[in-house]
Amino acid sequence: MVKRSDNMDSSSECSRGAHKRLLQDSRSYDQENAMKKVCIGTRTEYTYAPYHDGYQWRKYGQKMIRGNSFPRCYYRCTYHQDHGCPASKHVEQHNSEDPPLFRVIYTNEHTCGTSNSASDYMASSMQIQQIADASLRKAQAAERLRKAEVETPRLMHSPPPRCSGGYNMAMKEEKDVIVSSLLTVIRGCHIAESAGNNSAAALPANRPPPAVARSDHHSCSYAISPELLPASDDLTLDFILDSVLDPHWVEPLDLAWFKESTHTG
DNA sequence: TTTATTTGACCCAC
DNA sequence: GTGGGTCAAATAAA
Repeated sequence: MVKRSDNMDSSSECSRGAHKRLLQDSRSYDQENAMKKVCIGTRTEYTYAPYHDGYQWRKYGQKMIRGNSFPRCYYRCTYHQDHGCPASKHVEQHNSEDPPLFRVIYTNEHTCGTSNSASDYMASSMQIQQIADASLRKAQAAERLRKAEVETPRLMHSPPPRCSGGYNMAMKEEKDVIVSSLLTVIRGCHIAESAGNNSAAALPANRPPPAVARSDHHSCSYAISPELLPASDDLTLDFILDSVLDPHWVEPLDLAWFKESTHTG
């Protein structure tokens, strides 16, 4: 048996300590972000697709965490042994919605160099597909709710459904998720596309480049999983599709199905 | 047969 | 003592 301390460098020890503190203290997202800034090599992401991030992972453990309804799964880079890649991640379900949101804690950067833009595209595409499926289901459920509300005779004694407020909330959440996902994926495409041209200008000024574009593995990096961004109230899905999902972005990711289904659905 | 996953036990920090 | 992280044998899947 290899003693754990043999495989731990100082940064991972730091990360471990950070995780413990992170979990023992308040679990607010802001505090986790604050921790990310302090502790190098660790980052936390919230995603609907924790298992497709462009890298290959091997599960080495699973554990129920106190105060959490869902188990935490422990993954290490598949090339941990072959290439000594120190990257690892913990995945835990964050809520029980459909689809469930996952919290993914990444520790250490990959040194195996097995990720490529193609797999990132695939990861992004799958991620969007999952989110879109969920959005579709959500929208359909809301639509059914609305139809039931219209069709149900008012003389019936059933209580009124949680109608317009809940429906609007659902639409708002849906927009937030779609906007966040698309922006995140588009950033990923843009970065991957411009990587060969040595173009850091493609990135938003206030964000560091993603993991695939960085050589500095000691710095915190951002992968292409979505962060939840608030969509403006007057933003419609048609706006998103017409202005953002132009062929320049849709074709490389083969997202025509998404554009189609959203337009026709 | 090889590779991946599961799961109980162990280690260690707090 | 408790809880999170990891190990490694057992098991399942390809």
